[in-house]
This record gives sequence, structure tokens and C-alpha cells, in this order.
Amino acid sequence: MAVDTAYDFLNVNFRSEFMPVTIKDIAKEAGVTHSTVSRALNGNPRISEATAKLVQRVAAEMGYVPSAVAQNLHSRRTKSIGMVLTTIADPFLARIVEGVEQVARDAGYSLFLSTSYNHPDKEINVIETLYRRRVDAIIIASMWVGSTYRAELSRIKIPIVLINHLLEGDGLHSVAVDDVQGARLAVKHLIDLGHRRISFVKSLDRPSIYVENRMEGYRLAHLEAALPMDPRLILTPEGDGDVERGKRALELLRETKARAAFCCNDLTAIGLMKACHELGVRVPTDLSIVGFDDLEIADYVSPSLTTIHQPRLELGQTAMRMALAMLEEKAAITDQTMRCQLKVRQSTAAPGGDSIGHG
Amino acid sequence: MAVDTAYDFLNVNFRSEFMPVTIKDIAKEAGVTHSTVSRALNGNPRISEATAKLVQRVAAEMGYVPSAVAQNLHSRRTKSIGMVLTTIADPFLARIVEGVEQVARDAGYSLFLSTSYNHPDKEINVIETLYRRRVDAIIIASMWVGSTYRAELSRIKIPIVLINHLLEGDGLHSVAVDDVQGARLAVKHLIDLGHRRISFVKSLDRPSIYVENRMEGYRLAHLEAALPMDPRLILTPEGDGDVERGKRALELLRETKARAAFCCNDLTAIGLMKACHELGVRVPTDLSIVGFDDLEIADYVSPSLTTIHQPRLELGQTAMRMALAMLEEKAAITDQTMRCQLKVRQSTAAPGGDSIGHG
DNA sequence: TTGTACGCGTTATCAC
DNA sequence: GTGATAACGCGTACAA
Repeated sequence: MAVDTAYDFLNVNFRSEFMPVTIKDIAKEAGVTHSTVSRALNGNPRISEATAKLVQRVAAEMGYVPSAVAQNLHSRRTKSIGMVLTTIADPFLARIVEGVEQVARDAGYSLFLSTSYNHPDKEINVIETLYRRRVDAIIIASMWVGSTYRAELSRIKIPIVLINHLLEGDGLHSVAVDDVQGARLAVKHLIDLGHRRISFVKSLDRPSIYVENRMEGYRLAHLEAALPMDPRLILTPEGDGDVERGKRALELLRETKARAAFCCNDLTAIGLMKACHELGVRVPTDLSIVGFDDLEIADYVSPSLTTIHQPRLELGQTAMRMALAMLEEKAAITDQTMRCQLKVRQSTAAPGGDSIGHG
Repeated sequence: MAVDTAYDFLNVNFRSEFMPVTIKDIAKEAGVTHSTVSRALNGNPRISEATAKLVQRVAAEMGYVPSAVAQNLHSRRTKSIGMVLTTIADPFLARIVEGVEQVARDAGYSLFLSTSYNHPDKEINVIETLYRRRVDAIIIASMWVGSTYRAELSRIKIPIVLINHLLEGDGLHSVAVDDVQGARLAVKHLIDLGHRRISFVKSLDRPSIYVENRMEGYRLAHLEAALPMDPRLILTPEGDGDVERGKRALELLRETKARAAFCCNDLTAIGLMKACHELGVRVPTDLSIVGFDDLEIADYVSPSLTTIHQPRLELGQTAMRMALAMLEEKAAITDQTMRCQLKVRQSTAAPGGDSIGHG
């Protein structure tokens, strides 16, 4: 491997095949000092045209690539930001990451990605690791941290931005979607269609803050329409994963005589739709279904799913921009909350015919 | 901001609120040298119990977190690996990333993620950036690099693993799925069901190597069954995105009198299914459909999609293990190719009734 | 057992 | 214009 193994033991003038070229190597080759090399490569004006050219040529020939590690040590900035998520495979998060990455890259930042798998201990662990690596800021799109580890978080002396997890104070900032408004939109849509018995299908995959907020939206929509709420319409199916719970929801639904269901998220809605297909319940004729999230998949299923659009890409972009603003110590940063949008597709319609309870 | 602004101009004994604690700070506080601190914190045995305890206590009190940057500079290893993908939002890639991340994390490595958006220049750019950051290895699940930039790649003197892009020689290694075998499985399944006119729906989102291989599997399956191939059955729908092209495929299919379609990937298949639903073509009664990839979504649509399972998680895990092996300079690394599996679901059945061309 | 000195690869501040 | 030299934060031979 070594080019010069004979002098290996001297640990001098020695280059292994895998050791990157350094400015010292270039200096030796070009017959100048390493500081001259540094200047030549960084376009320092007070340097002779000749040596500049020479150094640059030698550097290119030797395939020199500067070490960001060394630069970071000096500048005390890594130009990298850490992102923690529950899991990358979550289609909801993927698009958020994309937004973060876009803005980060345009600003010259790289992205450290790590997952916590919804395990609180792992999550705080991951954050510590990111801090060791001296990322300039951390963006968290994970569920536990905010609520469980505020004390630990306050020890981390770098900007932290939480996504979809509003928290006030302590220098923690966040960007989130307005769940209440979104849910209200969804339920209002069903009410406008003429539905009067609308079920709310809860999901348990995410912490209750979501469910609570969306439930609140459900309540407000009823209030506005002066529609009474029946607690029996609030469903909490058991099962492994959102889709499975969505499937299970159909049995529960049959007993409620509801003709419309607002599901806590798209995956739950899709599970419910699948159960409908298998048991011959027609969507939307027999049952109207609304989801929440607007995953890509919502447009792929048949019938396509009416749902609440979360600006996920923008969520990520905004979070990263907020982190950048904090790094530049701009004016006071204010938490952002973004509005949702109703996407009417094919899974909702006016009620007609018999209820599924008697179908 | 500064704790001690009065001495700011001296640039000595000065700690800003955002400067992380260093071992020197601890040393000063504990009345020892920084090397003693280093030893105490790293569990060096030859150090007095008393000072060890003291240093550790002070370190904890000051909230010391070692700088990986400085450690890396010394060890010349960053314990991080870089991963480049076309886009994070691709559900196919997401699961691969998950596999990589799992193995990486268990081995104490962090993951740098960057995207190339299928833009060759951006891709080589991204790789250079990763190399500057001195990642220990690079894993590429992107399409262009291997074919277009072999010369540039050979300059990067760290282990590189390609996913789903077999390339021989030059120290480049790869792990890939056996597309030919997978496609063969898919088409054989349709033939076994009794189909004799099977369409192959191409997709253009990915480089031709995939299409070629899957086409080859299609050919082999026909050969084995002594079934003649009709070139008119090879469809290349135009459109923006796999799903859209899948939809467009239906018009083309109607002219072929085919009763079965093997789609190049799941998204194309799902587009086709959607078009079928909209135009009243029954799946699988009128048309059997097989996809390729086994995305999560394949199980969510109705009817669920018969497809070829790619071990995506394992693909990522294997790639990362291969990178680790190369880092440890184990015995010669051999490229891996993994087998696919047929997942029979609801979108395929024996042909019956009229063809969709006359429906 | 602990302190001193040096190196890791860069940048920056001095001199000359 | 260029060469020493220090510094960034940490680890570690060597000396004491």
C-alpha cells in the first residue's frame, strides 16, 4: 500500500495510498511553504502570479481536495446541520427532509441524518452525537424530544428547530402545521356535503398532541354548524400500524350508522378504504372518507382520497430557513405555523341510500 | 452574549455563550493540564482515582461534550459515511437509506445525506463535497455516477459502494438486485396463470440498464415457455412521471388485445390500475397487472398489487456492511447480487371473458 | 501519576 | 510576495 514503505518506521516523508493530499505535500512538491500554498489556493491577492499558477497546477496534478475537518476546526463552524427523525421510511417525513436538504444545500450546508425510531432514549442519544459532531444547528422532526427532554435539550447550546411540535420559550423554536384548522376544514367539508353523523377515527402511532388538535378541529366544525357531537362516533381502533387500525375501524363504524369518517391521517384512511373494498362497502356512495396529510399515495388509490394537504416541503424549507436565521443571529425569530388546505378528490360525496350499518 | 466582555479585546480567558466547553476549560477549572483531563475522560488507567473523579465531575458540571471534529483531525477518521441519492422522496430509496443507517449506527457511524436530483453535474459535485468532509466511505444509490463519471470517481481515494448499479473493476464495488431473475419470475407467473399475450410496459424514469434487464427477464420467460414474443406488446408510454405513464399505457394496451401487463415498476403499475378503475376495466378479471419493487403502497391499493419484491432494506444493510468491510481492509470484497421474490396479491388472475380491446 | 511538547490540516498574524 | 509561527481541540509519546 505505502508508496515509500522503506521509511515507514521513521514516520516521515511517508504517504499511504489512502492518505489524502495535504497542503504540505503540495508545498514540498512546489518548493514553497504551506502558508504560500494556502494563500495561492484561496486566491489571496498579494501573491505572485507565477507561484499562484504553479501551486494551483501542482495541487490539481496531485488531486488535492481540502479537508473540511481541518477547516472546521479553525473556523469553528462545520457548515452542517443535523436532522433527527423517527424513521426515514415514513413518507410523511421524507418530503420534509427534502425541503430541509434543498435549502441547506443552497446555503452550502450538508445534512447529517439520524433516526430515533420513536425511542426516547435513542433520540436524546442521537442529538448528543450530532452535538459532538458540532453541527451548527439541529432540526428535529421527531415526536418525543420536545415533551420529554426539555432539560437535556437546554444543555445543547446551538439553534434547535422543532417541526410539527410547538413549544414555547427556552430558545427552542418550531414550525408547525395548524392541525386544528386543518381538521376543521375536513369536517366542515363533510358537513357541507350534507353529512350529520361524522365519525372521527383516531390513530395511535403519533403522540396525542396531534390527535388532540385534530379532535379539537372536529369539535369546532361541529360547533360552527350547530351540530351535536355523539361521543360514540369517536373511534379508537386497536392494531399494529395506521393501516391496520384503519381496517379495523370499519367494524366499529358499522355500529355507529355514520356515513362519513374523518381519519386522523392518510394511512388510517387508506386502511379503512381497503377494508371497504374487501367487504363491499362503496366509497363514497356508502361511506365518505377524509384523510389528513396528503401523502403522494392519496392520489394513487382508487377512488383517490379526499384529504387535508400539509405543506410538507415548505415545512422543511421553513425549518431550515429558520435555523439559518438563528445562525446569523438575525432579529428575533418567531415560531411559524402554516395553514392546511382541503384537497377534494373522489372519496367524499353527499350521503345517499342506506347506511353501512344496514347495508 | 460574552461572559467577560471587558477582556474581549485581549482574546484571552474569554468564553462566549455559544462556545462549547473544551478540555482546556476543564483543565483550568480543575487545576490540571489538558492532557490529564484527556486521560481522565478517556479512562486511562494510570491516573489517580482522585483526579479522575474530580475531572469527571468538573466536566459534567461544565456540560462538556468532546468535539468530534478535533478527534477526527487527530484520528484521521470521521466515523461518518456519505450517501448520495437522486431524491429522498423516492419511496424506493427511503427504505434503502434506512438499511444503511441501521448498520452504520450500530457500527458507530453517522450518515451524511445528499441528493443529486438525477443531475449528473450535481451528482459529482455532491460526491466531491462528501470527500472534502472526509467521510470514510461513500454509498451511492443514484443513477448516473457509475456510467458517466468513472474517471472522476477513481480520483476519490475512499471506498465507494454502488447500489443497484453493477460495475466491474476500478475498486468500485456494488450490491444489486437481480433484475433479470425478478422480471422472469413476474412473467412466468402470468404465463403459469394461462396468459399468452403479455405486455411489457416500460418506464423512462430510470436509466435503461433497469429496463434492459427487466426486458431480458421478460424475454427469457417467453423463451422458457416456448411462447412467441410480439414486439407490438412492448409499450413505451410518454408522460411525466411513472404514474402518469402508467395511466397512458392503458390506451396503448387496448390496441394490443393483451390480457396481462408486466410493468417496469410499481408506480407505473399503479398508474395503470388507476386508469383501469376510471375507465371501468376490471383488475384482474379483464386485465392482470404485475409490478416491480414491492413498495409499501403495493399492499395499500385495491386490489392489492402482485409484484416483485426487492429486498430494499437488505440492499442498504449489505451496502453498508460492504463499506465497513472495505474500511477494515478485510479479505477481497466481492460484489453482491440479491434475488427477488414474487409477491402474489390480488391484481393477477387467469384470463377470462373478453379482452379489454373489445370490452 | 502528571506535565511538556508535538502532530493532525488549515487559516491567519506576524515578520522580513 | 513569502516564510516562520501560532492557533483551532484533542490525543499521546516522552520526560519528569
